[in-house]
Parts: sequence; structure tokens; C-alpha cells
Amino acid sequence: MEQVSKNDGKGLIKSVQKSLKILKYIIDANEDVALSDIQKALDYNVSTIHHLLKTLIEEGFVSQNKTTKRYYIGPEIFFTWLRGRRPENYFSRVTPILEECVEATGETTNLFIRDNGEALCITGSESPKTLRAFLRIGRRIPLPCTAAGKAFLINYTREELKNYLKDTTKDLISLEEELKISRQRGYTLEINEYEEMITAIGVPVFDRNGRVICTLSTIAPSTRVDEERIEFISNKLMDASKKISELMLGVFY
Amino acid sequence: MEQVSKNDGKGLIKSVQKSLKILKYIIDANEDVALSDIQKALDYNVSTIHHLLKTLIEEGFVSQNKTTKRYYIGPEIFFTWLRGRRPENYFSRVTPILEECVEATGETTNLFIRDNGEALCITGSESPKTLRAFLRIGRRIPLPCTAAGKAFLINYTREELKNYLKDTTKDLISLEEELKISRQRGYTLEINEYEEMITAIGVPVFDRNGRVICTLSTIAPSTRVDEERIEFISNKLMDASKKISELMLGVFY
DNA sequence: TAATCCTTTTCAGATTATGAAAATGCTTTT
DNA sequence: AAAAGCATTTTCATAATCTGAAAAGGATTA
Repeated sequence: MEQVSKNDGKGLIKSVQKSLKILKYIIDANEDVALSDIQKALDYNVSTIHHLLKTLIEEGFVSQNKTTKRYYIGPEIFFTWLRGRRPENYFSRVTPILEECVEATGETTNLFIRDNGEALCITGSESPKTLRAFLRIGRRIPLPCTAAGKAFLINYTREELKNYLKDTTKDLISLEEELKISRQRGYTLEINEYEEMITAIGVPVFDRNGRVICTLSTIAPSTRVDEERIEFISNKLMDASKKISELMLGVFY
Repeated sequence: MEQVSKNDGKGLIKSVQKSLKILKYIIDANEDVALSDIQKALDYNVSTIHHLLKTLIEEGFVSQNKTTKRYYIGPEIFFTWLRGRRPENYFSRVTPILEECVEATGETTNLFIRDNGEALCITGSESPKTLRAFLRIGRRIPLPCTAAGKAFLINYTREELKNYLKDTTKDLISLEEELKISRQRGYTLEINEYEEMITAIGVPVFDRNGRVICTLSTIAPSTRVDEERIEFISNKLMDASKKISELMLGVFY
């Protein structure tokens, strides 16, 4: 009678499932995790967790800090992004989504990850127009005064924001207010703020936990964007963000 | 009496260990793998493999192509490289090694992954000198006529080389001969070959299976490098390569 | 239509993972 | 300095789970 979800446990290996949930927990954590953290989060027996962790360590998927005893992501997945042998590798999957965006809006669009308290541009696609904002992969930009950077902060609390305001002229209250508006409409704005004559629209990309894992931004000469255009571009960006999220949720092929 | 290696199986969860070996096999494969491939490689019972794969799929670490039935890397680790929240994230670990290299040699040094039959520059560090080769992260360069590119081909057979010679003037025999020499001395060379007045030295970075997962190259104005200098730079590059390999083997903390 | 090959499912039995509890190690408190 | 507190690690008997042979299912070829 009761219609269960497609896989209600039949044929699945419990110990493996547990180990993978532990692995996910460690991957998603912002810092090294203690065994007791895992115990609290997943409610498995500490002994079970310990055995599973030992196995994960043995195979290189998890590492342990010898002094703090805490666990963190192991080398085996740490450098997965470097393994670029396959034709359908990581960059190849994401970049076409940005290219689509550029085709629709005509403006340069980039993808940023967070690295050392800055936003780092790791891929993108350039506007075909003669007058255009340049794509600069590898460039680092600050978080609190750029569209892509602000998108990383979109869900931040006042406490967290304080850390990123040391080197800027921005004050806490105005940024907080701005992020609140951004949160509501779904995108961040940067109008002649970080660079003169440049307007940028930023959008966060969320993982399955609703946390920002990377951001997208479209940059254009300010003369080419009015309110209507911002609306149009932000919609395209949000579409792209959804597509990247979907990729991460496993909607391949 | 017999001194066994630190972990001869005690306390390790066998099913988890098997599942992780399967996962590694899939991560390392050049193409989608069949269940029978895994069976041949690891010699587990097909039923066991199937159950483990089902669990890996359920948790998102492996995906399956519905039409070919073949297995490939799942979303859960697919986008691990995008998760840049942690302070010690992926780029932050590698880039300092390149910076060290630049400090020693004074020349621009970059890291490349393979992407779509080209070498893609994903990070690097720039020479501090006034006359310098520019770092261009995001730039794509061909495999058979650049130092970084040739480093990817260093262990290639004649058959594999043929695929990469379609668009170039290079002939098979001379490239094969050049790679043979490169293999022996440990680095590749590109002297005024892809760009005029530019000399580059390339070095592969190996994974635990001895396969090239990324390459490093130092580029400099040709006027600044003689044989002795090439020797010096290549040594520094090989040191950096070893360090990155070690990172991947889990020698953290 | 039969044969071949590969994937998927079944199920009973045997191995293996589990969890309570104890031990160990480290830090804080008295 | 001793003891309490807290977290990780180990132990071990037993219950639960994984394993693997075999069969079924599905797709392609002869």
C-alpha cells in the first residue's frame, strides 16, 4: 500500500552507505571534524564510525591530523579536480553553460570560487563585442565590493561580514542592507564600484545544503546596462546557476 | 616473526574497502567502465560489485549511463574541486609550490591540466622581472609543440601520438624521438617552437599509478636561458613536481 | 530463433560488521 | 599532584549483514 521511494534500502550495503555519509559530512564541513561531531550529526555508534574512518583513511579518502585527532578530506578526492584525462572533465562540463549565457546576453561571464578570502576566477566565456569587459581567468577580486564576491556573502550574518570589511571603506550596515536586498531579488550588483565604468551582476551557485560553492558574474560596460537589461541578465545568470547546481545533483546524461 | 605492514586488515571494514577500491578504479579510468571491467581488475564477485555500485550510486559517488550501463564518476566527487570554502582549499595547496619555484628561478611557472586534447593552464606564479613571459591562467595550448603539452605525452606510444599530430607540422618520428630523450632526462623542451623568442621547460606530475595528471612548465625569454640554466630550472621543476605528487599521496600536516 | 554476452536479482548460509563496554590518552579541575 | 572529565581507540561476542552461486533478465548477433 505504502509507496516507498525508489530505493528503500533493498540491496544496499549498509556499512558502505554509512561510510559514504561520513565522507560527505567531511567533504562538506568547513573545518576539520571530530569523531564526536560525526556521532552527533549521523547518530552512528562511535565504534562503527571509528572503524569506518580507519578504512576511509587506509584507502586515502580521509586524512587525520595526528595532533588534533580530527579528520579532513583525504588526498584521494582532494586532487580529483587535477585528473583531467577524461574527455568529459570538470571544466568541460561547466564552461558550456557560461558560453550559453554569453550567447544570450552578449556580455562576458565568469565563474569564481572562494580562495583565501578572495574570489578567484577559474573559468568563463568572453563577450564577442568590440567594446567588452575582459575575461581574466586567474584574477582575484575582493569579496565585499564586487558582484561575484558579494554573491559569496549573500547568506552571511553580521558576525561573518566583519571579517571581510577590514581592508575596505564599506561599512557594515550598508553592506548588510545591500545583501538583504540581494538575497530577496536573487542577485548582487556592482555599479562602478570596484572598477570605473563597469557594471557587474552576480549570482551564487548553491550545493545540496543550500551553501554557496561558487558564484557567477556577468560584467559589462556600464553604458550598456539599464534596469531592464540587469533584469534580463540576472535571469540568464540564475538559469546558469541552476544548471550548474543540477550538474552537481547528478542530472547527467 | 613476520613483520607485517602497519595495517594487515585488522579493524578495517571489508565491504567499505572494496567499495572504495571500486571508486578509485572508476576515478582513475580514462573512460566509462563496465561492471565486467571492474570484475577483471579487482576480482570480486559480480554480485558483490553490483551491490556496492548500487550503494555508491545511491550516495552520488558514482553515476551510470542508462544506455550503455557503464559506470562513471558521480556528482559527489565530480565537483569537489568547486568547494572552495575551506581555508586549505585545492588551489591554495598547489600554488605556493609554484611560487617557490619562481623565487628560485626568477621565471614564470604554470600548472596545466589536460582538457579536450589541449593543455589548460589553471594556476601559476609570475616572474618578478621586467622582461618576462606572461602568466595567462585559462589559456589553452596544443599538446605536441609546447613544453607543458609534451610533458603530457611523455609516456605515450606511437599509436597514441598519432591522434595529436593532425593539426601540426610535426612528424611522428621526430616527436617520438624527442619524447624518448625527454623521458630519459625527465623534462621536455620548447625552444622558439610555439612562440618566438620564448623557451619553455616542462615536467610531468605523476599520480600513484605513474600516470601524468598535470604538468608544470617554466617559460622565459630565450635570451635568458642557456644549457646550464635549463639544467637548473628543470631540477627545480622536478622538485616541485615531486612535492605536488606527495601532496596527492597524502603527506599533509 | 537460438546463442552469446553482460547486467541484475535472488536467497540461504557464513562471514563480518556492530555496539556496549572497557581501555587509553589528553586536558581541565579540584 | 591527583582526580575528574572528555574524546578517541580497542575489544569481543553475537546478531545482522554481506557474500557468492546460480538463475533471470536484457540486449545484440548469428
